[in-house]
Amino acid sequence: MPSQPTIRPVAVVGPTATGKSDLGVELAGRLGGDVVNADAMQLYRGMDIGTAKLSEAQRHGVPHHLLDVLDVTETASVAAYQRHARRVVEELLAAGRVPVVVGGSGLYVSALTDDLDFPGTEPAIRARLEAELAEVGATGLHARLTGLDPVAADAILPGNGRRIVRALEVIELTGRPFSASMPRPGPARYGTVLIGLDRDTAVLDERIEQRVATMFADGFVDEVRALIPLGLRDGRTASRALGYQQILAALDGDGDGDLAAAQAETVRATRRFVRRQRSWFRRDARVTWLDAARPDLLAAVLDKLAG
RNA sequence: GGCCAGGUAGCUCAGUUGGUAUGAGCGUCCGCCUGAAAAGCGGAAGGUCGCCGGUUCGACCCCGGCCCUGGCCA
Repeated sequence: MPSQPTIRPVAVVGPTATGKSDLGVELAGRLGGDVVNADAMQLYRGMDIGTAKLSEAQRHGVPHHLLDVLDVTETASVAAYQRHARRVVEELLAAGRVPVVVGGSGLYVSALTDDLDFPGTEPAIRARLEAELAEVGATGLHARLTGLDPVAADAILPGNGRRIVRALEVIELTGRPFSASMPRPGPARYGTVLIGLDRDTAVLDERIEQRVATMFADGFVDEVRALIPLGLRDGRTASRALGYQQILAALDGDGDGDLAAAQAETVRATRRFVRRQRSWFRRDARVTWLDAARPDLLAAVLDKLAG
């Protein structure tokens, strides 16, 4: 009697607008699996158009997890994502279904796949440090970090207030130094196979421009307007999402000129984001990169999974 | 055809009262990233200053001519 083959999760990663979501659905359909979202902004309820969330119809009956789990006022958190996503993946594996992780939030994928332990957080400490940051400035706080944890201070640039605050918070909370560097990636948790999807830069930039234009034509601005009464402006994370941020700023002023500018700025910001996503993912040697434009894409991925 | 304004980084423009362009924003390229990550932070490359000639020890800057762009007038 042949032994049951071990189920390995697949993670489809890479820059935005390459076609990860569609490939995820196809893969899940083929493999008998569910999609597990690894996109920080698709976590939010009501943020659909601007995050290019797949519609119910586009999901073709494939169950999707970790979509629409946060209110726009809630602050996203990698640690919370890690707990939730690992639980979902483990449940799927136990049920004999293939987890198909799809998303471009590098740190989130890493939290799922790598042995990252997030020390706790303490709102009071955090708030106090942030107040100090506002007062002394990043360089001032950095000097203090140098005294407490020279290794972390060396790895964190003096201008990066946010990371300095977190480092000080962790030190205060745990009494231990803060690991300021990502661990060298070992074998991916659960034996996850990492597939990177990318496209020629000129083509991708063009796709982004068109996709953003379509979003605006499809009511992106109305979506943002509808989210404002729900607290979008107060959402620490959600209000910073690509496009949402730009539209919120435009709605502060008045006139369509502002919205046209917001659209153009969204395109630029998204392209910048793509560069950052690449620089995150491309250093991960475990990723098998495939050109999303190749006609035999699905076959190529299945081939990789078989081998 | 005449008058005016302008031609400086890939784009939009500062600037130099003549002494090797402090250039800026955007764009481009590269890197970092442990409870906000569609966030946050850093680094680099790019210019024979429209062309030709003159004045000068020295011209992107002054003078002459030419070309191009925009506007006004014929």
